[in-house]
Amino acid sequence: MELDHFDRQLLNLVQEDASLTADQLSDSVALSVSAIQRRLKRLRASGVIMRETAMVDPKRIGGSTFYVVALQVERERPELLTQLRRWLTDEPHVQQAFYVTGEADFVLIVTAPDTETYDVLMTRMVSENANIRRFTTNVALGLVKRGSAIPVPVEVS
Amino acid sequence: MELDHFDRQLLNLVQEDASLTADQLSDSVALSVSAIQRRLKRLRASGVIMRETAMVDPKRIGGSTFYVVALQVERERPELLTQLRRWLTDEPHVQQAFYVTGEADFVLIVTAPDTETYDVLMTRMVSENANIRRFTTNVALGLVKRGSAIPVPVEVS
DNA sequence: ATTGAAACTTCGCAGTT
DNA sequence: AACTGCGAAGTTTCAAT
Repeated sequence: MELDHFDRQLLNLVQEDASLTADQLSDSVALSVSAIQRRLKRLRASGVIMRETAMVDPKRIGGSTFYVVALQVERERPELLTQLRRWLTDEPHVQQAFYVTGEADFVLIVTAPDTETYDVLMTRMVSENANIRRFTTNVALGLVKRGSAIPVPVEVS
Repeated sequence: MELDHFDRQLLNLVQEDASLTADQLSDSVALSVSAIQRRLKRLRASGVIMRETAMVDPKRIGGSTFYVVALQVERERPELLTQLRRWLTDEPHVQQAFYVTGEADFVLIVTAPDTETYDVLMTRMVSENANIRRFTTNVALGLVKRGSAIPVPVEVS
């Protein structure tokens, strides 16, 4: 599926604010309202837009803290790796999980309301996944920026 | 502002899917459609829901890669720190930035379409911020999970 | 791209706790 | 007093021309 200039513009906009109406978007996108609606619908249906999510303020819901976790696993057993992946995916406190190069195998972004909850969670992770060798935790003292937008180049053409 | 049982339920739901209509939400939340609307509106206005964003598939927009960057800065100059914070916030390729404990001072999640773009970006970061001491990069070979939801405990009663 | 129909949201009012 | 639920009015979206 090809994305043209307009699609790219729309993607950049809705990544910042998905609640913009087609009418509002038409202020920035030189396209009729219905054309915008059709494109958005297509982008959603085709999976370019995977989903739309609300971002809540962690301070307002009982002060959730973020933890950056670097995880090392035993590489020898691929079937355990698949299991770990599923565990990470299924665990709501794991917000993001990247499989990375370098010393660590995975980097996780974890949220928990307090250190104790975090501790219990990590203990459970280790006990439920036999292939975890070690992990190191960095507590986020501050959130400088939080987003999920990927800049989409808008061709100059 | 106090969040009751219903608010918490709503928050968990819209963090997964912000496009759910009040009508659809009323299937899970034992509240009338208008009551749900009112609460969502209030949650947005009061800043508990900070914003709603579309998440796009990186593979579909020219294969964006994720990079996990651990950043060390000179701690001696607070005014440069403020500047760095702003730089990170303003740079679209920086998706997330955490100020953390541990060896690194910041952990960044960066996206770029290719290594070269990433390289140029990091070079620019260093040249435009005098207090960067060093940084290490972990390339994300795989995205196991990607989300921004924070689990909101729903009181038992 | 325009139009009309359907769906969703907003707002006012009355009734409850 | 604050919040629910209902219904009418106003927007937004959808589909067909």
